[in-house]
Amino acid sequence: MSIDVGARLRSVRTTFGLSQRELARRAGVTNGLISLIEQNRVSPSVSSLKKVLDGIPMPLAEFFTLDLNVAPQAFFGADELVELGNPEVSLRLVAAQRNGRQLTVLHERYAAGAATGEDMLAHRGEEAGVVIRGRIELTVGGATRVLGPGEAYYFASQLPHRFRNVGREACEIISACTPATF
Amino acid sequence: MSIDVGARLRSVRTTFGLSQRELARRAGVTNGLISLIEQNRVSPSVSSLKKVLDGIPMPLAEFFTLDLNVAPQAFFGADELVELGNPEVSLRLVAAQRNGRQLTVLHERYAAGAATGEDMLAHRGEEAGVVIRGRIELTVGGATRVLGPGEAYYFASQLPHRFRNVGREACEIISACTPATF
DNA sequence: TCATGGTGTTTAGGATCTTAGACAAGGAAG
DNA sequence: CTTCCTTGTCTAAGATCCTAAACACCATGA
Repeated sequence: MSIDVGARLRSVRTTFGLSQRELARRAGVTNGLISLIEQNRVSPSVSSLKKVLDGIPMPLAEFFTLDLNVAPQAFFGADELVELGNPEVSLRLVAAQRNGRQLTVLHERYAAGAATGEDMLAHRGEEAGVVIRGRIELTVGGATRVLGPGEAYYFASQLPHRFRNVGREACEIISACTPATF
Repeated sequence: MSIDVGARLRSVRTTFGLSQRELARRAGVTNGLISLIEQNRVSPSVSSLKKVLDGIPMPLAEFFTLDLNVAPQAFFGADELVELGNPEVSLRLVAAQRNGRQLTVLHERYAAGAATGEDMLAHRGEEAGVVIRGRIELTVGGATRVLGPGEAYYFASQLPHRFRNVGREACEIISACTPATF
């Protein structure tokens, strides 16, 4: 069976929340090609595979390094969470490896006054979370609400959304999103 | 220009002292294909490239990880030499990375009575070295000689050769070979 | 000088990859 | 129910890869 490029590509693509057509557009190839590669109906040339991975983006070396059926790490110490964000909005990822994961959990922390940005976010997938400290203003679609400790949210990510800490203290949230687009 | 698979392959192949035909034979492809790939006249399919690398052998991930024009490490501490051999014949490599190196230097150590094997060795390339401790019996082609500290050797590796420590103490040699076949 | 055996390169043609476009299935909105 | 948009799949035709065989070159040796 020799390396199963197809499964690797499908895993990576879905992990990044891309459709075959969207990835094809970014990569400058056709969606049909991606379909064929993922079914192992063809063995792509290195140049094609590179074009496809550039659309992710992911280097060839990392692609071939991926271990698909790795025994997944089940427990993570506080210092094993990967820090992603900035001083204003800190995102600490639970399982940062770019494996075939569909679900990512984050420990988010918003400084007083911090927000996810000026514009609304919108992408594929779903998001949900629980506020554990402070107060956060969440706008989803046309609705806005301020959530406090113990309160929670869930929405489809294609709805325009935005988080903003309107309180005076930092706000912490434990959240999950799927697929792993962040 | 996008990754230059050709230069990588040529570098790896020559580093391992293989001709295009010999690698092709091991890989189950034609020598012409290897020539075309090395000239970047084609971008091989992943399956072909995998077959070729299996003939080295080298995994795909390592192949794409190779950094061709890496700023080379110039200095190596004693603990940075990679140990390769067995208790009888110890080989400590100076620059173990499988990069585009044509030359490899080793610190060899033969225990009393140890030898490179029952049979004579014969492969492409050249070898040379200097004995720094003990005494070693070296056979090259039809000639045999015992070398002591300060004495040295040089020969083409295609000549059948064999090292044997005929003394009572361990023998150490600093040697070089090119290409990096060992 | 000619033969032999090694190297890497080239080329025509068959095999495979890649594209463009059509197809079917599923949801969402009217 | 349509209509529209999304998804992934499939298929013929064109582009590219890959093979088999020949080629040119350089050694070594009779």
